[in-house]
Amino acid sequence: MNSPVQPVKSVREQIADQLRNEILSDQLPPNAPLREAKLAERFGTSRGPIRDVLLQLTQEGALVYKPNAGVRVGKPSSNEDRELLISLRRQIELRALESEWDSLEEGDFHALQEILGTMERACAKKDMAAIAGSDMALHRYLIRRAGSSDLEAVWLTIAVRIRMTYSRLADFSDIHAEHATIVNAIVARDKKSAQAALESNII
Amino acid sequence: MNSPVQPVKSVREQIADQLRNEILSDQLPPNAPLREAKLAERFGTSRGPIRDVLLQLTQEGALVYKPNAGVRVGKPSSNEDRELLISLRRQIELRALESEWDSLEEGDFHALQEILGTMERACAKKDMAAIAGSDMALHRYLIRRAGSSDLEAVWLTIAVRIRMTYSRLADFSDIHAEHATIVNAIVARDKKSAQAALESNII
DNA sequence: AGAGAATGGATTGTTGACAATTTACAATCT
DNA sequence: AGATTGTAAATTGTCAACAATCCATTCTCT
Repeated sequence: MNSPVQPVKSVREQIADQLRNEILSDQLPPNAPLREAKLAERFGTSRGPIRDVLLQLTQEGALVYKPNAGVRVGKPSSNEDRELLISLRRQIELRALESEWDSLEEGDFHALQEILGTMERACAKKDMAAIAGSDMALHRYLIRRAGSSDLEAVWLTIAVRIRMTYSRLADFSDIHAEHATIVNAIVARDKKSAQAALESNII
Repeated sequence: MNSPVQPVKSVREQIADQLRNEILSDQLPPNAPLREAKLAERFGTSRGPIRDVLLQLTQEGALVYKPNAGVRVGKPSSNEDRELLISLRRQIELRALESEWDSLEEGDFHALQEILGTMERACAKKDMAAIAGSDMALHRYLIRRAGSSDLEAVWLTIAVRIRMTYSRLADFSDIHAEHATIVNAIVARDKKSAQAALESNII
């Protein structure tokens, strides 16, 4: 009766998602300091919950923490690390797709297309934070669908550290197109194509 | 002039290390609840810093969090996940060893043997938490020495989720012996042996 | 003028009190 | 009896005030 993905998000989670999207979409550039008081005011809460979020994002790899000096937006991982991290991320996503493949059903197709629609609208509006968010949401859905919270958490921290850059794509609609290729292959039950599309999207 | 590893740990870090060791060594069994007030009293602080630590350990994968109901010790990852996680962990540690191999020097050998000594004493005293701590410390040194905080963080969350079990070893001294094999091979500059010893230790 | 020590402002770290929520137990109804 | 609702205790979530720390600037001394 209840949907497979959690429908309700806590306030802290919403703040974390918002900030993560802004970092991943480069709206908050590397090295930019994040002040607790400023964020507390912006999100209408006290510093307590903000601290929780900043600590979480620090562990995810989006922020770097310096004792008594707060957090700053972290730099993307080095090129040497990046290569390995991309390889690890591919292994996780391909494993997830493989393990869930036979149990994917209509509801999943619909959910994926739903996310794709959100991404398309975000691309049209050039809303970078929303684009990054829907990008993460799509991949995350596939991981979460496989049913392992451990893999999901490991995947997230890797994905955040890779800091996928969108500059390799000519324009925004390509972002949507690439992901549509993945979803279409999944809906068409074409496993090989889905794997190939997924793999070539992770870079 | 300054040592490669940070010599001073914050209070929060010490609490986190202590709790993590107790969880990894099964002194805190899976599903055991951790109460903020109890821990605050135990470590002589208020609930604030404790919350930070619990949130951190949750993200590392040692604890599971339920809104408004606190945290419990998490269960080790499932067998299917475990296989993949072990593979990922090996890739990270082997990569780290490879990249740092040529720059390892006397100071590193000494530091590793120091950790080994701590482990030996912990084994003699059958202090499981200290054993788990020195086990992590040894591997962590090799990762950190490679100089990538990104890989270190990803490695940590994987290692915690694997929840290395010591039951495969006949007795405590075997734990020390296995790690001594790794360190000895490194000190002897025998790369192939070091890789093999490291790989067979991660299981 | 330059190096180093004081100083003031800004920011994080910690604490205790209070509000909101969950959980377990008891009472009630069908 | 079984299920459901109500209630109280325990626990987490939030907040604002205060303490500790850092950082940039100024001041002092050589």
